[in-house]
Amino acid sequence: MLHVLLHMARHDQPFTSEQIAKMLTTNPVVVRRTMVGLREAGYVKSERGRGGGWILACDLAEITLLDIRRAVGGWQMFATEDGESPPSCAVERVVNAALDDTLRQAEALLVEKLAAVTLADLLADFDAYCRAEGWGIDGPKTEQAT
Amino acid sequence: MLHVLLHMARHDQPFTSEQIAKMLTTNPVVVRRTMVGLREAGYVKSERGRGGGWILACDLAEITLLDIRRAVGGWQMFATEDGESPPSCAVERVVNAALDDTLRQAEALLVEKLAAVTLADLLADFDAYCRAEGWGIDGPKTEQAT
DNA sequence: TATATTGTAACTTCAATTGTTACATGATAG
DNA sequence: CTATCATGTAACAATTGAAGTTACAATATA
Repeated sequence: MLHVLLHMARHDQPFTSEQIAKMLTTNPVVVRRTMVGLREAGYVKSERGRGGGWILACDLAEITLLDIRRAVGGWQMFATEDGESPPSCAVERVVNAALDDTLRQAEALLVEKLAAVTLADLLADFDAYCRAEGWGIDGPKTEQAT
Repeated sequence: MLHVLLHMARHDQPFTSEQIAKMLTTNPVVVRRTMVGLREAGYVKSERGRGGGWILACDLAEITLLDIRRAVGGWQMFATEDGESPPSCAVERVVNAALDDTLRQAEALLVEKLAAVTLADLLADFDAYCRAEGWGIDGPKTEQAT
């Protein structure tokens, strides 16, 4: 999806779900399902009918990797059995407490790192990469941008 | 499995796969499958026949949470598409590079944290917990240790 | 020899994800 | 107004990976 958003930043016409599906080698319905999260978060907009499709709805500088992860779902990295009944075994309680503590720290770091990178940063990386290689968005000559 | 190993530390007879399965509310074959990794790493030994079962094969102070994670499998926390064909799209290459970097840092921290906790530490926690509550390994009075 | 145990292969089940089909809704061109 | 192209979404099928199950061989002990 990152992939798609960056392409959208360099494309002033809407992308249809079908075009996006081709980029990701999947199918249009799956694309639409995934994009719902991004739309609800206000990162993209969709237009129906002829000439419709998906366009960016905000500045890439305002979207971080963490935002994308949350919008797309599945951002809970470690299932620490939240909401389950407290274990009756004292050993289990001790083990859970120790693991929770460790995993929370790791998750906190990851969240921090993901929140520190905006899509605008990635786009800047991409531009630098292209300049260094003398490429356009479609690659040097024969390569396909997907 | 942590659960099981700590119980084993306080139990000088072998545990059968069936007993362990009951603790974990699963079944004996699944237990054996999982224990294979621990046995290959040298943390436990198994004995066949009457009176057989599983016993610890090393000092809990020499096993870290990281070791367990590796031995039990699935310690790769983030699938960064390793070993796949390099993406032909330049956007994708840039995105992958940025993500890899971020995820590697998070993984490194997690590894460090997991490697810092030995099972002996957990057992010590458990003992402290028991002393504080006046419990034996089976809980205060009526509770079942599983 | 009978019994209790691990070792392991083969199969089934289950849940989650992904893909597919079908059709309704809406926008625009002619 | 109608044909066409797009999203929106529900319902269903296919795929996948993990977990559970069954069956039986191998081994150790009473």
